[in-house]
Amino acid sequence: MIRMEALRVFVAVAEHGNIKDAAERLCRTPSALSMTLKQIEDRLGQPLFETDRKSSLTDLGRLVRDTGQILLSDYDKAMGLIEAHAQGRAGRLRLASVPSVVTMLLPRALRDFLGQFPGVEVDLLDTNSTDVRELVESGQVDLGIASTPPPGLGLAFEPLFSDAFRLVCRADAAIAHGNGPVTWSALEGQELILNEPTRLLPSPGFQALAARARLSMRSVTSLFIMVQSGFGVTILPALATVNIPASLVSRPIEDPTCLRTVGLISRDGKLQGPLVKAFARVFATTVRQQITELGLNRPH
Amino acid sequence: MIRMEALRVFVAVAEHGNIKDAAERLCRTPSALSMTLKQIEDRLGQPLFETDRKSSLTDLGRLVRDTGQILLSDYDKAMGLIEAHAQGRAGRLRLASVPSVVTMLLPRALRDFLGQFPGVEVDLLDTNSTDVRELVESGQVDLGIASTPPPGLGLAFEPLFSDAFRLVCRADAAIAHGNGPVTWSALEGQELILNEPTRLLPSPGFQALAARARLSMRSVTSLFIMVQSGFGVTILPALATVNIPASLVSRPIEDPTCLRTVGLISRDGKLQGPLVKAFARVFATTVRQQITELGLNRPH
DNA sequence: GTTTCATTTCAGTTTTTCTGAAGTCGCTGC
DNA sequence: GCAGCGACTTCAGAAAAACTGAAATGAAAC
Repeated sequence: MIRMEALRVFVAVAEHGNIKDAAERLCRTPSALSMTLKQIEDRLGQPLFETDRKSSLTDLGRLVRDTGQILLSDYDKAMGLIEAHAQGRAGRLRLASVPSVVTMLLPRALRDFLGQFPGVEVDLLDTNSTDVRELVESGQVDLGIASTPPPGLGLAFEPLFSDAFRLVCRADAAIAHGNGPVTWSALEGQELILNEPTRLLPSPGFQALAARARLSMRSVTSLFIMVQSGFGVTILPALATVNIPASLVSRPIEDPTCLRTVGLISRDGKLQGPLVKAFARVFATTVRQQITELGLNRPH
Repeated sequence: MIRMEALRVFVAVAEHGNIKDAAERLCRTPSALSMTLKQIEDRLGQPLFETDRKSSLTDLGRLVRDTGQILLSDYDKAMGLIEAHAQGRAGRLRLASVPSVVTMLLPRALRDFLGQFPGVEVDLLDTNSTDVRELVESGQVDLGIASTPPPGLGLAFEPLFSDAFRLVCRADAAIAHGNGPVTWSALEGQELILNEPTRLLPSPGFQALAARARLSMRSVTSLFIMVQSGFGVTILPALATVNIPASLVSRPIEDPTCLRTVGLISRDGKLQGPLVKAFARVFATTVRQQITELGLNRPH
C-alpha cells in the first residue's frame, strides 16, 4: 500500500514535471523525493515516469496522479473540517435557556458569537429552569442557561448574575402606587399568580403567600393576560419585567432573599468542547456589559 | 495533519470500542495504539473519547470516525484500483492487427485473455501492416500484430509465425487444377490483382508479375468479388485463404521466399506495461496451438 | 478492600525517513 | 566529439518516528 505522504510526493513531482521544484515546495531534498518515487515504483512493479527526467508520465503514472489528486484533496478538505471542529471554528452548539434570558440577553450574545464563528450553527431551545437542567443532564443540549440547580445532579453551575424578583400588577391597582419596595405584609390580601421562575423560590415571605395561590401560568404571555384581567398579581425576576405591557407596572420587593441567580449549566463539572467554552466566554462578556443597563446584580 | 495510519488506528479503536481488540486486528501492541491516539488528541487539542475506556466517543470523535471511515475506504479502493492496473488486472489494451489475424487467430486469443483478466478492456483496430506499424509508432495503440516492419523505425518485432502465400483463383479457372505447387511461369498469362498483404513482398517472381498488375484492392472482400467476377487471380497469405468463398480455390506457390512473417510490433524495443506483456504471452500460446491446425509455419 | 483488567507511561530498540556528498546519465554548446 | 552542465540517483550516516515490553495507573468488579 502506498503511503499518503508518498502519494503527496509523487503528485507534486508529476505536477511540477521535475524533482527539484517539487522538492523545494515540499521542503525536502531531491534525494528524499527520488527515494520515495523509487519506493512507489518498486511496490507497484511498474514505472510511473517514461524516463529518468520526470517530465512525462506513463499510463499508470497518469492514473496514480489523477487518483492521487482526488484522494489528497479529499483528505486535506476532511482534515480542515476536522480541525475546524476541533478548534471550534465549525460545528453545532445546542443551547437551552430560560425565556427571560432569551429575550433580554441572548440576542446580543448570539450576534457576537455567530459573528466570531462564521462556521458555527446554534440550536436554541427556550424552556423553564427545570427542563433546562434535564436537557443538559441528558446530553440533549451542550449548555444550559438557568437559575442555580439543586446540588447532587452532577451538573456544574457557573453563576453570571443575580436577579431580584419584582411585583407585577395592574397599573390601576392600589398596590401599584407607593414609595420604595413592597413588603410581604402589604401583599397579604392579594391573590398571587404563580409562574415558572417562582418555583423553588425559598423566601419564607413568598412561601406563605404562595400557599394560598390558586393559579399557575407556564408562559409569561399568559401570565400577563391573567394579571391584566384582574385575577391577581404576580412576581417575576427583574429581567422578565423590563418589557411588561403598558397596562402593568412592576415594583421592587423588600425581601433581599427573593432573588434568583442565573448562570451556565454544564455536564460533568467540565465545560466540554471548544464551542461550549467559546460561547460561555462570549456570553459572560455580554452579560457583564448588560448587567448595569438592565439593573441586574453581580452574582453573590 | 493527522497521518493516514493514525486515522486507521483511531477508526479501528472506535469500531472495536477498546484498544486491545483493535491492537490485535492491526497486529500492534496496545501501547502503540494508545500512543497514536494520544498523538491525534494532542494535535487536535480535544479528546476523541469520553473516558479512558474507549467505548464512547465525543462529538469530535464521532466526526473523525465517520470522516475517517469514508476517507479510508476511498483510499483503499483507490489503491486497489491502482494495484490492479499495475499488475495488469485492470486497464485498457489498445491493439492493432492485420485482418487475417483478426479473423483467424484473435478470437481464441481474446477469449483466453479476457477470461484471465476480467477487469481488462480491449480496443481492437484492424488495418493493413503499414498502418499497424504507424499506430504503434505514434503510440495510438499499445501493441500491433503485423508482418515484419522495415528496420530503423524504432520498433521491436517479435516473430510468431510464417505464412506462405497461395494463389487464389476461380474454381472453374484452368489454373485451379493441377498437381503440386504453382510456379510463377504457370502464371505468366494471368492478370494479377494486388492487395495489401502483397505490398513490399520481395520475391522476384512475384515482382515481375506485379509490375503488370492493373488492379489493387484494399479489402479482402472486394478482392474476392473481383476474382469471382473474372478480373484475374490474386495471391494471399495462407491464413487469409482458409475461409475463401466456395466459388474460389487456393493453391500453394512453389517459391519458398514468397511468404510473410507475422509477429508482435511494439515501441522502443521493450514491451511496456503489464497488459501488453500479458497479452503477448497469451497470444503467443494461442498461435503455437493453432499453428499446425491452420497450416502455418514456425517463424524462420 | 482487594482483585482484575484495560489503558497509559516510559525507556530502549527497531524501523523509517532524511540529508549531503559522490556518482551517473543525458543533453547542450563549443 | 568531448567538456560542461543540470537533473537525477545512490550511498552512508544522522535524525526522526514508531514500536515493544515492563512497570505504573486507574477504573470497574467481586
